[in-house]
Amino acid sequence: MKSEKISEAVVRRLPVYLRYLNDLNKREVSTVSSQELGLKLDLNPAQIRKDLAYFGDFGRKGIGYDVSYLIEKIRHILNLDQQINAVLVGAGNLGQALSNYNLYLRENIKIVAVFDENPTKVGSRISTLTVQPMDEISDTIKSRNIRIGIITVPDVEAQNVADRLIAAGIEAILNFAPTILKAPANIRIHAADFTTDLLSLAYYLDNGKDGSADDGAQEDK
Amino acid sequence: MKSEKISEAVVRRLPVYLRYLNDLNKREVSTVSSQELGLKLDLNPAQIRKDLAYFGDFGRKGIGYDVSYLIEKIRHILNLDQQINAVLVGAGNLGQALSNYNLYLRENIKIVAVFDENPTKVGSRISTLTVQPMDEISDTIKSRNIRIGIITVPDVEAQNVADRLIAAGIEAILNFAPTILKAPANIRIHAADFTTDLLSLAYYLDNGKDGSADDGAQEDK
DNA sequence: GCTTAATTTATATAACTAATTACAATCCGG
DNA sequence: CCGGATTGTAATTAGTTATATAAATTAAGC
Repeated sequence: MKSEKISEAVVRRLPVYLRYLNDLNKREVSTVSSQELGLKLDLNPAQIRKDLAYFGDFGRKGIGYDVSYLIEKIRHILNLDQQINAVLVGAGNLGQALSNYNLYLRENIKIVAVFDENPTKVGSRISTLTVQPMDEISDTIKSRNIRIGIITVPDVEAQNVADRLIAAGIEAILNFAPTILKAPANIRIHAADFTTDLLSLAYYLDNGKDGSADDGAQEDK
Repeated sequence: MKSEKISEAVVRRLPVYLRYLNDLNKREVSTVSSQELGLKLDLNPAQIRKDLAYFGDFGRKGIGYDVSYLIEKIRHILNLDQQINAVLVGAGNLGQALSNYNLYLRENIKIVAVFDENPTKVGSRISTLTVQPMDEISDTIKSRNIRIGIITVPDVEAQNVADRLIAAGIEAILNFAPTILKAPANIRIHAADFTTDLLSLAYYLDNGKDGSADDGAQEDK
């Protein structure tokens, strides 16, 4: 085990490993090699080994990794061996979609409260939760030990919501609004804006405007 | 202007620039410096200059960048000076949320068709579109010149849907399902799975275990 | 029981990619 | 035509991924 600083790139891959490992576990596969992981996850096996080696020697030479043991270790690294409570702000379409995903989440992150500014939405039910008014946000975050905020409000309100979440003591934010949030350095913010993804995708459409004009090779699987 | 290969990191920032520039434009600001952009977007000004310089000399020394001109240029780089048609597969909660966002999208990417496997959903309306059955997918993609596919189906169906989109001639896919899609190298795939974002966020929660003062002691024999 | 071959991890090193710093070149207003 | 502002880019630093290899493990042959 080393004590270097762990890069973001590594941390972003851990949930991907975890997801596939859970899959293997459900299929009662007990051991897996970095090579197989690499094949399934489109990653270089050496990179996977190196990622895991940052946190300890989890594998056995000649054998590979024990699936259950590795799941346990990654869950621990990601703080998922305890329940992490999250709050969702913005009960629009996207907010509803995320709340419903809640139920499918095998991992220990739970959306335990939903807030919306709109009085007509307050009191309505989303999945198993009741939409609360914004002025309860601080009390709820404190009393229910909520550590992650998920923002699904329109962009103009996002910063204001973030400020309130931070003031109430939230530690991290997942921001779906197309806005760069300002926050103190100790607050972790991840942008999850899909319009950015979608627009950058358009860059890669081939308009015959460069050398790679027409490579028709197209086949199923 | 150079002709180096443009890195993904650069391409992902272009939509971010574009978004803020559109904002400035609406507020009738005509000129902006890399420093101001950097401040607002939390990026190093030199990085912004370098990003833009890959594509041409868009700025003027001593002055900055002309907002309208830069918008036009970035839109051209991202292929957004033409309408790009997209298709959405999976009319669940998330699919509905994205379809509705459609209307807010200032840029030229439009979701022009929605598909779902479930017969009870086929025929229903989502935003301005009518949900179509899966067996029409290939014809629709071809006849309506659809170039981008958005996948919002459950993970077990995602690869199958991707295969059908690719067979129908789609060029790029935005995948919301928590699965690594396999596809030929000429198909561009972006993962937009927010469970990965959410789980990696948990890593950064502080459990007072900083310094990683963790077990890990391994015995020798 | 011993040896050899086939795997597979862990890690050192190298190669590559990306971000930051530093600064000369340029531009405009006065 | 001087001074402050700002770009474009070279040089540097930082970060990430890939390659190469030694060490460990099992299994098979004899």
